Amino acid sequence: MKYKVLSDKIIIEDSTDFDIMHILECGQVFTYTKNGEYDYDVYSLDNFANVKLIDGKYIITTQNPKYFVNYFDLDTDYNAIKKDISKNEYIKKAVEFGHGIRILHQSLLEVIIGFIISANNNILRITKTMQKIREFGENKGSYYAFPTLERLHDISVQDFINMGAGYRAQYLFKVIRQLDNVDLNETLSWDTKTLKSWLLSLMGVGPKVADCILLFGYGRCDCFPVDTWIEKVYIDIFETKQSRAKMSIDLVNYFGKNAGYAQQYLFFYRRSFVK
DNA sequence: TTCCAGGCTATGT
DNA sequence: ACATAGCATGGA
Repeated sequence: MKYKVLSDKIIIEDSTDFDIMHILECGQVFTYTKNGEYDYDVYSLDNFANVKLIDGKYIITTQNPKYFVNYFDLDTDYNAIKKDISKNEYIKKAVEFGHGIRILHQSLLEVIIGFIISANNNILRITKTMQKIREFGENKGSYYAFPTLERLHDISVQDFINMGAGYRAQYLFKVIRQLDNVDLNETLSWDTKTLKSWLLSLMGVGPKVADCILLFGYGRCDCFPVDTWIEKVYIDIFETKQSRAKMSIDLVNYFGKNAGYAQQYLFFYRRSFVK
C-alpha cells in the first residue's frame, strides 16, 4: 500500500485497504479511544498516534512514525490475502464488508492482558478496563504508557476488580507473576505448537484466548480463534455445529495459511448482523 | 427477569 | 479425553 512517512506523521492517500473503524473495531485490539467519526487515538506500549480521515486521506500523527508503519502493517499486500482467502460467497461478502481491516502488530504484553480480560466479556468493557490499567503506566504528558511487567506487579486483585475486570482479576494477578518466569522476547522464536502449550499453562488462557494471542501477538496467521460469533459463522457455512476445537481445525484447513485474516473479516461481518 | 458478551477453571465422568 | 456448573458485571 502507498503511504508517505514524514517526521511526525504518516499520510495514506489510497484508503481502500485501510479503514480505521474496521481496523480498530473488528475486535483485535482494546487499546484505543474514539474521538469522533474517523478520529481515533491509538496506544501501543509507550507509543501514541492520532488517526484522522481528512478529505479522503488518512493522517496518522505520531512522534514515532516508523513504529506505526509496522503497527498498522502497511507493507503487507492485503489484495493478495483477500484473493487467497476468498473460498466462497460468504467470505467474499465479509471481505467486501470489512475491506479496510488490517491485522495490527501489537505488543505481546498488551495482547496477553487484553485477551485474558476478553473472556466472556464485551468489547466496550474490555476497552474501558484496559484504559484503566494504562493509568498505572508511566505518565507521558498527554497520555500514559502501558505499564511495564514490573509496574503491573503493583496492581492488586482489588484494583483489577475496581477496574471492572470481575472474576478475571485474580487471573491477571497470577499471570503477571507467571510471566516473571520467561523472557517474552525469547518466546517470539518458538514454534506455534510449543507456544500454544505454554500459553495454555497461563492462568485465564484457554484455547480461544491462546489462539488470539498467537494471531494478534505473535502474528501466527494460521490460527483461527473460535468465539460465539465464529460459531455462528461456522454454522452458516457448514450447516452443522461441532466442538470449538474441531471448528478451529476445520476453518484453518478450509482457509489455509491466511486463515487468521479470514477470521477477522468473518468476525467483523457476522457481528454486524445484530444491533 | 433473563440472556448475553471475543470463555476459563475446577470438578466431575 | 469430553461434559458442565459457576463465575463478575452491565447493557439489552
